[in-house]
Amino acid sequence: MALHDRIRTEIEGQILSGALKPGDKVPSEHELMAHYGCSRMTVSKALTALSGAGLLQRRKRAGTVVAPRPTETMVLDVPDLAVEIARRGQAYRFRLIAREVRKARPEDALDDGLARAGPLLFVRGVHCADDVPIAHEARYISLAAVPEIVEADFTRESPGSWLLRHIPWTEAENRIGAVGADAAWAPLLNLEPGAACLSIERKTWRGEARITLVRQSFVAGSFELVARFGAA
Amino acid sequence: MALHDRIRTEIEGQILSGALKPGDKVPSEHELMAHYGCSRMTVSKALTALSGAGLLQRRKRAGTVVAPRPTETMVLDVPDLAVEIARRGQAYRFRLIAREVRKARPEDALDDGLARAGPLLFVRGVHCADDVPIAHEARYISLAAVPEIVEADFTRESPGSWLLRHIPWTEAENRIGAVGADAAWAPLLNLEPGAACLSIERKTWRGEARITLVRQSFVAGSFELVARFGAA
DNA sequence: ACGCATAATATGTCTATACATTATTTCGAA
DNA sequence: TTCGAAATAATGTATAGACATATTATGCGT
Repeated sequence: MALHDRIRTEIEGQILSGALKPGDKVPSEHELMAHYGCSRMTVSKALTALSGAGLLQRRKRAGTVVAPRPTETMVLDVPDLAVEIARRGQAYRFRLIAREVRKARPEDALDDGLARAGPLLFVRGVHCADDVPIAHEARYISLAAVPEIVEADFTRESPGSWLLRHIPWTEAENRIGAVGADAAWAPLLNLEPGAACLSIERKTWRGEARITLVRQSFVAGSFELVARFGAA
Repeated sequence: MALHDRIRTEIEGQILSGALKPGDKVPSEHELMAHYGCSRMTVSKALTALSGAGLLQRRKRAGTVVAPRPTETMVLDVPDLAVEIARRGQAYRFRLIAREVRKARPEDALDDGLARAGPLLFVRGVHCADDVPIAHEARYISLAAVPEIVEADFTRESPGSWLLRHIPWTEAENRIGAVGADAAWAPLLNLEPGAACLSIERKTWRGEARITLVRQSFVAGSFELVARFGAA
């Protein structure tokens, strides 16, 4: 292991083990280069990496301290639904229910960024695994941001995959919760209204421009999200 | 902005905009130092950062290429429930329902790591905001890993907060899904059995040793998880 | 043609140094 | 005493060079 990796690991270990608590001062670069007998660049690399990972906070002149609440963030895997279903050995299919170009309505409950973006493409459909419905999707796409989407064929490909291939986002936000199945789409998933569903609302941006908002509702037990923290 | 940050941002932009696609070769460090008129350390810093973020893959002699699947991972905020409720201006309270030391039973559906860890402390309780029940929690704690927990008082503090203060974990995994309220605890949350709940199952490790497994079920709408990707 | 040794290439690590930037501390003048 | 300027201590950025290491390309001998 490289020396800067060893330094990084040792300090990380002291933080994770609790030997160094949030707010504690970490030795300065000069003290560490004396301790390890190496140059300043090397210890700096280790400390900068830990700072980037959110474990340390560094301020000029004041020094380096352990960041508060070392970790209330985790890395969340957001699998592509088609890929995830294929990985289970099932056949993925997107069933298009509705598709129309229109303005935002109050009952859509859109955020301002998308509501003011002009005309929207509204798409509703169901994700299926081996023709068993797994999730309902309602999506709003800004035509100003993605004019070429009016040509897309969503009977074979989901809007999500199409967007991913054509215009990658630069920023995204997922809100994850639970919701009872709505009477409007519960029958599409063979559910009683009120049945438990995992709800994911995703907004994406490309620079300043809003691209899309999508609300997906997964039948309980059909889909799980996994978030991890720790050693790879 | 620092030069290495500028280089990093420009290449990142080309990847996110699609100008550079997965598998495409990125100019070598020598080409970039000629292009930007700087030293190799500077471009190396930019490329190493992008490699650490998962956008690039670097191999000696072969060069640097854009990583496949421009990162389907996001950063998930996992707020402490007590802090989150306090932030809403409500009073947090943990109501202890049951607490016992016993061996793992088949119906606990524990993973092998915890089931084989010896005697467990089993705790069940309800998280409340302004005395309104928000979530049910069932937790299993390895007494081998945390013997001093038998002294803890969970009538005032939740087991999660206690653990966080006493023995930080080094590794954790969250599984997030939806579940219908179980008849065993639905009344505690003033729910009908089968009502939609957000389900979070968390396992934590300290090095090789399993510490705890907790299953939390949140009343739909009472709690949301947020995951982000992109600029701050 | 084939396999193997060797050269070339690109990244990985590290040093020693220099100057810039930002807080903090110190100290002097009003 | 208090305010403000200057010294100081820490990190931030960057250079130029050196050697290490992994991988691919080349060419030689059979």
